[in-house]
Amino acid sequence: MNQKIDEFARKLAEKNIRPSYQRMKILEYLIIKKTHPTVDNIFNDLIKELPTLSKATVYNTLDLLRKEKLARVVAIENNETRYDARVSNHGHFKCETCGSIFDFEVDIDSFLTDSLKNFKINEKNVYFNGICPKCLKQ
Amino acid sequence: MNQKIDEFARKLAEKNIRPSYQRMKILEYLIIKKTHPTVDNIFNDLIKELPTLSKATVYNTLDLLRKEKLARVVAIENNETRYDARVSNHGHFKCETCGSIFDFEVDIDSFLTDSLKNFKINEKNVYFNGICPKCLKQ
DNA sequence: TATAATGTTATAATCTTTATAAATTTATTA
DNA sequence: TAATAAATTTATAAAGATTATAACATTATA
Repeated sequence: MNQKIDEFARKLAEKNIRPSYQRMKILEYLIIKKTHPTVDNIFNDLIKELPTLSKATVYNTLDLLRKEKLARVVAIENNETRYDARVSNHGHFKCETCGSIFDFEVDIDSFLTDSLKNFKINEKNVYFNGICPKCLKQ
Repeated sequence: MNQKIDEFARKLAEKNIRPSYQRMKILEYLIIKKTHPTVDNIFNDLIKELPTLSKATVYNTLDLLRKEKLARVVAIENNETRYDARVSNHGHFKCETCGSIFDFEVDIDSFLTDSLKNFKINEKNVYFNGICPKCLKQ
């Protein structure tokens, strides 16, 4: 267990982020759970373990993780920001019925985007919406 | 000019949306301008012509257009919702420097998404971020 | 024309995010 | 180790976007 804590501390230290307990817990939450949580999800779950946790800390930490590329924003919802610790290229599917978000493989770099040849591309996101298999059955 | 107004009225009527003056002006704005405007952009420009326009009407109308597929949401920003009357498949590029949004061609249907074969896909969005050619020069 | 249905407006309420300053914790130095 | 400085967290206020509500206006129908 302490080895895992050390793992999160190391990830933070590599990016020159001081590994405070709050930061380790937030990073752990993102890595262990793969639910693409909102700020509220993270806050409401972690407050049980960290009773003095402030929502501002969650916002600050997530922004720090994003800047250092330890997490990415999932903007599939425009009314709430979700976060994902899996930073490699993949797409996100949102079920309109149950609200779950699924990862899917997609070779984003294979897209032919001739019209962007003079643009500097920093980030690529692919978002699909629809109904997931479980909800389709019901 | 009246022919154009009739064009917007017809588009609305086709979807069984009563063509009020506000709705026609909002649809016209989206179709004529191709700037992927925010609710604020639309409201602040149209208030000049329609002094009694309410922001609630802009929200209501955009939601109606979206539901009837006369417009789509551009959720590339998660802090503000943009709208686009071009509903055919294409990608959106956002310049991090000047904030402009560019359309680009991308054959979204050619993506291999085996892992989604049991999903019902209703909408596909491709969002890129980076720096546009104009800002790169400066 | 009278009535009902629909659409618009103004305002309040809600929700998410950011800003600010005080309090706490951690690091540094004497 | 104690004192000081720096960084982090917290609580709260403020800002910005969106939704809800009810009154008012317009359009359609009888």
